[in-house]
Amino acid sequence: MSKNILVCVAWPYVNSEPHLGHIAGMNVPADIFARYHRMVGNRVAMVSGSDMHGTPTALRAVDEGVRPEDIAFKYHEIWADCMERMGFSYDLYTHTHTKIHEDVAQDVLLTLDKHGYIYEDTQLMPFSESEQRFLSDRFVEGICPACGYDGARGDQCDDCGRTLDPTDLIEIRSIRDGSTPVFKETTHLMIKLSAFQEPLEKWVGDKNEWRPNVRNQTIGFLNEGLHDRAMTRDIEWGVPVPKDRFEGYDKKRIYVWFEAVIGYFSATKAWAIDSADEDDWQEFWHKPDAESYYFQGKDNIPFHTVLWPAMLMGYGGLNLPTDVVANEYLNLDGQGFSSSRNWAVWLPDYLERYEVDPLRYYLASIMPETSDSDFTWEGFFAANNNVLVATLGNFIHRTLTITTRNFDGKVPTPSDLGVQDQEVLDACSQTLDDVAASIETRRFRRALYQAMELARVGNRYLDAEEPWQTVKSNPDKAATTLWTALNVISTLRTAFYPFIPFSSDKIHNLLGFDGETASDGWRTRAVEPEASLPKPRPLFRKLDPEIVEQERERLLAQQTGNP
RNA sequence: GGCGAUGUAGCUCAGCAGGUUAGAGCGAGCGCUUCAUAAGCGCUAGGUCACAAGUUCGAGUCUUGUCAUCGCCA
Repeated sequence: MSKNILVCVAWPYVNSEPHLGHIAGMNVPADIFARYHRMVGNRVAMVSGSDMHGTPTALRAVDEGVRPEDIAFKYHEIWADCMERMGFSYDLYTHTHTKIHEDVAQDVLLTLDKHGYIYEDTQLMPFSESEQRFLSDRFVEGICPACGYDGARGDQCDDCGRTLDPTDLIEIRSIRDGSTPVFKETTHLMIKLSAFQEPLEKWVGDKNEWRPNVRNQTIGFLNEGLHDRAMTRDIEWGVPVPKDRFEGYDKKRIYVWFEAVIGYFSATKAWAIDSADEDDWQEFWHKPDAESYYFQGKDNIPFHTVLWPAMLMGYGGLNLPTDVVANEYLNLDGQGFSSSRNWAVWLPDYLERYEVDPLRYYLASIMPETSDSDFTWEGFFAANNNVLVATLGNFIHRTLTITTRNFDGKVPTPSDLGVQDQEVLDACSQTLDDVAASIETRRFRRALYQAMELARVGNRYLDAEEPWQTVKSNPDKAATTLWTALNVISTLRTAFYPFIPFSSDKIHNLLGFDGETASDGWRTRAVEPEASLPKPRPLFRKLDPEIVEQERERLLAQQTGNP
């Protein structure tokens, strides 16, 4: 029976190009998950896009003296392009500066208000007299009261890591013109999160399949007690507060923490409008048995396990997350990725010089599922040459080469299967079952390993059966062996499709299949005796060992500031 | 400061309802093979399972404490 599965990927804020740290824990697993489910025959809507209104974007615009939208659109285009080139199979990759997102976000706010979850409150905020505007947390800096660091921001001190309030800062000043702000009262809309304490506790209570850190962190967050939270702020870049209902909010906007998550919902609606049936989004948001999965970084857990569910509960009638799949971080050569220090492998740069699938493979193999992991060029090189080429590519290539040379470029006709042949075919179906179970339970590294294990089984099988010998002494046996091995290749094509789809499509062609990998379903498509096979070509290219040193030097050269 | 996750062979990770000599892949050494992008297959070496105390006939596996790394919160 076909299920409806919503695949939600975190919305990156667009103040830089994407780098490998951005995609390793979110886009990569989400795409594996989505491709698998489509192949099984489930209906999938995979959505995300750029968070255009994030503070870092506004800050970068200040730095460069341009409008926030200039920055946002510039980097959105780059992100969207990279997502496509990486083969991330979004049904819609949009952004939050659209009419429909604004409409949906305002509708969510108005509906929460109608249901009694919104009220006004005043707070003291720094106000710039020179600019006649309030300055939000990140637009002020000063001396940290805890460590004395001069340059602490209004929300946090970068030096000691302490979370701050603008009122804590000593010698507070505007980062825009250095002037000293005064503190003035400002009115904001608050959301009554406290009202959702019990419903959330109840809801989280039986989420035993969530990863331990997601579940425990959520419970811990709830145990501290939910506090009402401001969901507007004094800034002019963002989604406006509905004028008809709230007065005096011309210079305020809906806070991004509240608005960006609504993107999951608005993007599904936008996707439905562009498709055949504009009400199709309801299949994913209203149907009680529809499932939704949110792929996140570990810094985002409470937003998706507490705040967003609270908003959904308050709105009413919408499905809550089935699971929030939060990954840890990817580091680069032992240090965290850093845009500001330019310590990063940037995706556009990578794509200019290397192919997609080796990266998808390597990132999946080191996916930070349980702890932070480390991208190294050495590891990338080894994964490509020692595993993709040597184990997977080689198995396929050696099988196809012996076959086409000895059987007139056609799939040989098997005779009776022996025990070994049958064992290998059994391993094929077992592999598909195992990989499926691992992906469904969101254990992607394990799934990838299980798929690769079948290539090892194939290599051992060939070594044991020696078809290059039996083809001379016992052609029928060789035919049976090779027919079996070709079916292993067909299985590999399927099992690897969620991870390295471009390569699976190549395998599909190498087997002379018509149609497409994706539409063949999650099964071993049997090879047809006597069907003709194209001339074999290696699936993956070996990399030159020198790239390890070259890339290392490249990284050091591009780096700014000290590590 | 509080909370959470993580800490197992050179590297990436399994293992944990507590139970024989702690496993896999990659890397290393040795051997076999030659169909294959000098790829494959087999064997071997390598670990006081972060540290300390405790529970138990028996603990990577449970308890407590300590340390380290990352994240969240104050």
